[in-house]
Amino acid sequence: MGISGLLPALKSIQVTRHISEYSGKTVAVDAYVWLHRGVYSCATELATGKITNKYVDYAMHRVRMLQHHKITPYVVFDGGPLPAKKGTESDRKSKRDENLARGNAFMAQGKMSQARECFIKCIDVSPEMAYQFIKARFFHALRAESVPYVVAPYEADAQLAYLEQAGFVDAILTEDSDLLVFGCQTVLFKFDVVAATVVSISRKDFGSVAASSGDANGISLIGWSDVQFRAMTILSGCDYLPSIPGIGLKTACNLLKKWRTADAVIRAIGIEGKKSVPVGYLKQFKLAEKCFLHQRVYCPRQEKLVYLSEVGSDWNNEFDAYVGG
DNA sequence: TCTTGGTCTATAT
DNA sequence: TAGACCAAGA
Repeated sequence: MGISGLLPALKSIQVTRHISEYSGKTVAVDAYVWLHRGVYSCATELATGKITNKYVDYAMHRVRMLQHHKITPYVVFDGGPLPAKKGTESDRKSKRDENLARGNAFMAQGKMSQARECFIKCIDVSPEMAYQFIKARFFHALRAESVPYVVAPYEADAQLAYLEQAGFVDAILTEDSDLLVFGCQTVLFKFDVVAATVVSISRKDFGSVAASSGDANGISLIGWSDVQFRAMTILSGCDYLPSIPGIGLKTACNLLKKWRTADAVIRAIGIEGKKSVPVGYLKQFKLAEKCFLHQRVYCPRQEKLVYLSEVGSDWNNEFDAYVGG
């Protein structure tokens, strides 16, 4: 899901670049989108248990594309769901099962195109499939071409952020605006294989994001710290915490300008009384912050799990239970 | 003016 | 599925 409206709000610092501009660099790749798009090409085969490797071809085509331009890809896969998000997994599973059953019913009637529609909906890139994906084909293909890869203990986002922060890679290729919240410096969106371009957003440009009259989606980030930027995105609603109803990106931005800190903003909304602050919202907010800052990731150098950023003295077991053990 | 929820569309065969 | 885009309502 990412942060709704964040990319349009950062329009003024988006730069379309030819990927050859990253020649000589190492780029971390979020495998999720490639997997998702790849399975479209063979949804029927996958759902009915046929063996296929078309989705590997799809991803490897992109890997080779990067290599062709002398870019070293570092492929990152999702691991298990973060404890913070567990709730949504089971109802997704039941929806998948439902679509699988409907697809099979259509197929029994010979209605292949309608069956395919259902199969597309039931295909999800589950950790099992990602695992199968690596093991069956992609793994060998990457190994054969000495392409580094890593499976995140939890979310790929945090792992991607760690790889950049720790100096393993120079940039991150993804479709998820959350990477900016995780503190990444150079994030590349909208990889276009035909034009061989990406849309780059650099953190160093945040300071020049100013609300201009011509841009209805604009926000101003002049003089903002990472703490404030992160607070704005969490307040506007993120994967870990829905927003207080009625608070979007703009309102969060304006309130933070006025009150400086998230604590003060949440207090002010409560005192004003026009919007109802859910019980425990401040606490949930703090936990969401922890997920963005200290989620568990794998360090390829130390070969063990580490925190995305080191935790402070206020850390406790409850936080650990939230960001992964 | 901003949020929210709806619809549309690309994905690739 | 998820982002882009649009219209309605607060």
